[in-house]
Amino acid sequence: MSLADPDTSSPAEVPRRPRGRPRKTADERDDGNRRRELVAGAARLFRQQGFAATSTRDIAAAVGMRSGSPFYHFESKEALLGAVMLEGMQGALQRQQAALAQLPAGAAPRERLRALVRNHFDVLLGPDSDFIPVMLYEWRSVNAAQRVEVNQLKDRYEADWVPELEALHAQGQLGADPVLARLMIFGALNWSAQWYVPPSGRSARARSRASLDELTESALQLFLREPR
Amino acid sequence: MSLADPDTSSPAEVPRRPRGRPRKTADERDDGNRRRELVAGAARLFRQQGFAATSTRDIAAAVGMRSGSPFYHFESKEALLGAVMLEGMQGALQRQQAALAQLPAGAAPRERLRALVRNHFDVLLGPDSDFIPVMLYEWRSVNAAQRVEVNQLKDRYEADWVPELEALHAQGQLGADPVLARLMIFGALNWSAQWYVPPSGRSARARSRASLDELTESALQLFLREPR
DNA sequence: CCTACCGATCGGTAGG
DNA sequence: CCTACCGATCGGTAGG
Repeated sequence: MSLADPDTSSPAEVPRRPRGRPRKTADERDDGNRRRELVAGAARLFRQQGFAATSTRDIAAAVGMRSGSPFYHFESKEALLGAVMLEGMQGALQRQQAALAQLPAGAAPRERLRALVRNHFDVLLGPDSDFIPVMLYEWRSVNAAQRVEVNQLKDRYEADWVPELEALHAQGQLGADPVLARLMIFGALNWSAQWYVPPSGRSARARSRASLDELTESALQLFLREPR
Repeated sequence: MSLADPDTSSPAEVPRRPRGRPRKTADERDDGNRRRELVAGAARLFRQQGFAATSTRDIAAAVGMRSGSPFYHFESKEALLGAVMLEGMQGALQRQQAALAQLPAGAAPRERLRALVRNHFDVLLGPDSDFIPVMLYEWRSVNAAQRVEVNQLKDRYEADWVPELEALHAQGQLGADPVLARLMIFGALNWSAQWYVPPSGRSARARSRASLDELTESALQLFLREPR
């Protein structure tokens, strides 16, 4: 997973004991910031234009680099796409687990599902929400190795939904088989990336949040029946 | 909408009265077949690889043409994409209206919605089902003029769903606001193009049909509550 | 990270 | 519909 070693010290010779302040390694340098900027810029452009229609020159320009420079940070355009998806899923999973951890101990399955849906809307439509839509809509362009890696995170993300859906089904609040229900519910939510436009006007942030809350309530009303 | 005139008769001169059997015009010749092959081949490749990742050479090769020949039938790659979407929506709308016309006169909203959902699964997942997924997932690549044209058909397609959803909402069978419900239901159904794999084995056709029936039932169970 | 560059591919066209 | 072709763009690299 690590990048090719960008250490600029003298070429292979008899190894000398380094003197003075040690050179920073790739992880210590602020290269990470430029790398992050590249991933974020790529995510935005991949979402707007699609992976194949976005050139590495576009991405370089978006972060103020020259055309060849992204290849100092990533070995290929495909690797950049993989990084967008991987970082996107890492963030989404972290936020989901934080949202679940914040719930009271004995929260009912319906409340837990509400938290999962609300977080998913935030992941799809909130601030910095380019990563997951890119993952959803550019899946065919990512190579097999990265697909496996991202899939592991996706499996963990979806696994958190299963017990809640099963409990709701057992309680009669969910009318369909939980496996198919999960697929269709994710479809309904994921599709919102295609049509949702955040409300404009002053205090856009507050309104937008309110509106994702409203979306969440509507989704629950659609999918769930009254408790028996 | 018609193509540039491919008539191969003598160049502009004093018009002579044609003798013998009249030359066929573009609409009469079987050029339409080649055009149709191009659109179908483009639909398949656009779905598999995406619009931007598919070259016009790929499409030409898929129908046994040389690289320049698609441009005899379509003035640009974009126009080919537009044709895929337009023909896809025309077919989907026709099939939907046929499905509705086949229902008994006094069919309940629930039965009418079932027919709409079943037809939509067929449009998305049945035979010759590349066109609509391309429309759904390559929308950003089509130009403004064709977007308007396709949107008119899409509006008519979706308009058929509205009275049924409103009636079901009024009856308490649909728990959410019909406008948002329509968006989410279409999302749930459209997403199936991403995960559905038709059942294999002998008599694949019969099994596949049965399975789309099952999907339809599950969708209705998920979205609708018991009638009051 | 920039400069300068390469080979490959692409959409599209002229002329028949 | 094919042949032969063009200019533009693209992903990627060597060398510093």
